Amino acid sequence: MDKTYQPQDIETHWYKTWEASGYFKPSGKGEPYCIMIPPPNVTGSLHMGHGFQEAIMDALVRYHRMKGDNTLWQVGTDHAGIATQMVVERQLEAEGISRHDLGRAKFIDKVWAWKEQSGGAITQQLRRLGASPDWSRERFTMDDGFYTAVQEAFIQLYEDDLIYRGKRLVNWDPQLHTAISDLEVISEEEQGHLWHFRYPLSDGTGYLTVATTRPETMLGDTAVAVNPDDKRYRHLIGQILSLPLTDREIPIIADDYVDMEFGTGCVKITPAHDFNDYAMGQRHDLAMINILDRDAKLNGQVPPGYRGMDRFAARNQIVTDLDQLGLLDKVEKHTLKVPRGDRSGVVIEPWLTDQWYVDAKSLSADAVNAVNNGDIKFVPQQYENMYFSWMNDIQDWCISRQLWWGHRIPAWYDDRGQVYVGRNEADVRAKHDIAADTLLQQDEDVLDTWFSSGLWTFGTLGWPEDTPELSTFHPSNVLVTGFDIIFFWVARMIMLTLYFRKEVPFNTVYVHGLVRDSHGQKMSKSKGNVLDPIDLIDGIDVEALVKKRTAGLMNPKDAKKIIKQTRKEFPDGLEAYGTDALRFTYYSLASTGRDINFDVGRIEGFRNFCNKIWNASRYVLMNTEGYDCGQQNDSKHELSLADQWIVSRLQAAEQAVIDGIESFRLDLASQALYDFVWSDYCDWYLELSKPLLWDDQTSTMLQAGTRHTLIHVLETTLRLAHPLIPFISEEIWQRISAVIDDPSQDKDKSIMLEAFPVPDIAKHNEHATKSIEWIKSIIIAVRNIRGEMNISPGKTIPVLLNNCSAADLALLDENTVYLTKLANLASITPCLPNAELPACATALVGELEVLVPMAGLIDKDEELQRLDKALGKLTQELQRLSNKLNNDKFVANAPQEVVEKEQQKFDDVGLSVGKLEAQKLRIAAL
RNA sequence: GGGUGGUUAGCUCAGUUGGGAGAGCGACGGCCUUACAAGCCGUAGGUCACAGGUUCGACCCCUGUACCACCCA
Repeated sequence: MDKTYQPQDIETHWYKTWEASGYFKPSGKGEPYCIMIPPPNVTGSLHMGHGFQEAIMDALVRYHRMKGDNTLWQVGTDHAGIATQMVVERQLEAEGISRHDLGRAKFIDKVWAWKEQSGGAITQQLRRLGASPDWSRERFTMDDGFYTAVQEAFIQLYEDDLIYRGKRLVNWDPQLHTAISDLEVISEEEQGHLWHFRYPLSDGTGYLTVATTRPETMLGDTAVAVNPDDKRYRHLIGQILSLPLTDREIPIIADDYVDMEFGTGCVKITPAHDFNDYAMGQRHDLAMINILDRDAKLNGQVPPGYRGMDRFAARNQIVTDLDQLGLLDKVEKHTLKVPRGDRSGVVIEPWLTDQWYVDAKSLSADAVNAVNNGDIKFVPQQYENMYFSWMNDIQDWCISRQLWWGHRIPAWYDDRGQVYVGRNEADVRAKHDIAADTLLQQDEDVLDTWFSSGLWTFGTLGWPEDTPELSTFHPSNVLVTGFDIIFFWVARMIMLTLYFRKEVPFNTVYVHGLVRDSHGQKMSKSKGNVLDPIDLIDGIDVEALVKKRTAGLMNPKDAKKIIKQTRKEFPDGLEAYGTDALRFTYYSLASTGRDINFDVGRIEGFRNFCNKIWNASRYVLMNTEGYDCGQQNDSKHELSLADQWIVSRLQAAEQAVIDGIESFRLDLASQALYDFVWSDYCDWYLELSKPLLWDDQTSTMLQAGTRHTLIHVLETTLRLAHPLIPFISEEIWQRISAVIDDPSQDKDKSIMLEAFPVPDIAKHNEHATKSIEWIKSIIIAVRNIRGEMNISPGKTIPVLLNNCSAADLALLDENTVYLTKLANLASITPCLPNAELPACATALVGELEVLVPMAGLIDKDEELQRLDKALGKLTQELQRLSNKLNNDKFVANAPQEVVEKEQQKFDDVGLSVGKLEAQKLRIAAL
């Protein structure tokens, strides 16, 4: 074995082996366990959030697989309508072609060609993470089978009157020319203005001043609203205003939606171009005047001078014109939330169009109920509130998109505009008895990508066919996802699945936090703080990192800052930490919080952890290969105290890891593993094994027992660790199982197929635990004196033990070899009662005094200082305890056991103080 | 404006029936000791955001305030 752990040497090798051997497929035996991957965008590449999420799923899946469950991790990607279409359009653009030049069919061919060629990037990256989904079942939302499911779903919903076509306000992207979902609209604060305009009263008696952030929409105003409680305007309600620049008369209406404090307290109402105004327009039965076309230019509904003008040009023109009419009251600077399309970056317009909708209200009742009655649990539970609050105020869901790439809506129109829904044109004609000479035209639109991903849990298992997979693996067990898509995906999946399957899509939703940078900032291209999981695995030099972070910036001005910041934070780039270190870092951060701050310092620590395991294994192999390890049943061996202790500790570690995984607290699971490996196994057990193995006096029985324990505890620990750190655990496991196993057995195997450890309470050993704790305490006491008194670690020293109990003497007798080797002692001698003692430095282990003779080693004043420090701590503690015990109320009210415990502590500390004070006097008297 | 989460060591974070404040990294001192310098040994460092309340006892429960973050309007 190499002296240091080299992850790159082993990772791809083992991944290929696992995948080629079909180990990721369900075993077909045991309890079904299933996780559905939230399908990543086919255009995407792996970011830290994916990495985190996939690592969590993989740990759960590997754990259940090892537990013997019939485990399916269903994988796939989603066709990502807009994103994919844009990628291909951009490529065409480079050749000077638009998609309209090509036509729909040819364009879609191009998209498929792109998908075949580059669509798999993210799935390759998933493999680098060690993810173990069943690749043979990989699905794509545009595959034929999935298309059948999507079509079937649409048709059923339509036939049950849960899908309808209607004219509503949607988020319109004027550049991409499509409706987009709320999720794809990012509203961020931007600097703007608040314009105050005067709208004259028709009867010429004055005017009302309205405040608006969007002057250009005033041409579509159909009312002005005030709050009914607003004394300033109450008398004007019902009166008529002359809308400037037009010849329209509009009413003043009352609506308590209006915020009296905002602006002037008068709100212009444009029902066709604002979501709130739309709702108000419906309440008051106002006219809706659409003044924009698909490019967000003013249309024929506005006075001729403004027609064809871009919305922002129109804004300036209208402000100028109103100013000239003397109707501009004032302009204030104002910060407002501006909605922008996350793909195009342009300002989104609420726009009236014909779209297809899902009647979400009707579907939501069952979905709310499923969470209420516990069929679906959210972890952490508080996310249920988020879910309920959205569900209770649910809006109908616009599912049509004006794109070419996606599931085309299975609806046909005849020449009178009558709509027919069916599987295909022939089906529609047959069903509705439409004559062959009647022309039918299919709807041009495609479905929202979320509509298809809403069917993900059962669509991937073969629905609408009744497949064995569907009955075995559905409902799935856990959905692992970020809270940001609870509304857009989780909630819709629950609604659609309950509707079509009459069962929930999953029993548990494990909601994890979002990965941010080490200072809690969101990782974003424009901030230049993005880390690529693959770079953390493979390493990257600073030049390449800088180049990557500054490539393709939306705003090239950011580059300078990003370069400076990157060079400062990572002057040497990133080291190659390897997949296991990255995964372990993810787990250590997977607590219940909403923000996961990723600090590169931590991944380094966990890379070192991997190296620790690596080297511990080297030690184990060096001491077991070619020896009798007591591995055969007929071989005799005897377990030492240390052996019994580490086996006992192992049981506790197993339980802690299991508890952590089962409760979705992978931070606790990883911490338990880390502590056991480093603090118990490496720091103490391996050290305790050395005196026995290296001493010719040790019996062969004990040596065999030690070797047996060394290798079996390591082997079990590797199985315990495998779900978290699959590569290194496999690599080492292969090497040590060769030592453990009968060589005649089947070679073709993997730690993946081994059983997950099960703690055995019978192996919990109180006696061994107490004894080893005693040994550790004495060693630590001596080390403390060494450290504080600057006694070189290489120098052997004599130690005396004073005030030994019978138990201490027995432990000493049994464990002298451990003490002398680990504390590097020349001798360790119990003092006779009332014997004359030399001047010594003292440390206490309970009532036992650990003494290091000072002669030639320790300065008198330094020892006095050290004693003072120790006494300071103890006296403080003693004071605290005595205050407590002198409090009658405490003694009267606290449970007796607590009082007794405190009393016991008080006695112990008091004794220690007495001993140290006596010692201080003796030293001072020298 | 409504809601949710957070505030613990210099940094990143644990702390689950209220009863002795922890880890990793960083800092300081000492060590190349036959698995590991990606290591070993030791040390220092915290009014648990603030103010009240409940309690014999509060990082923990309740109320309020401040600040940060996110969601909704």
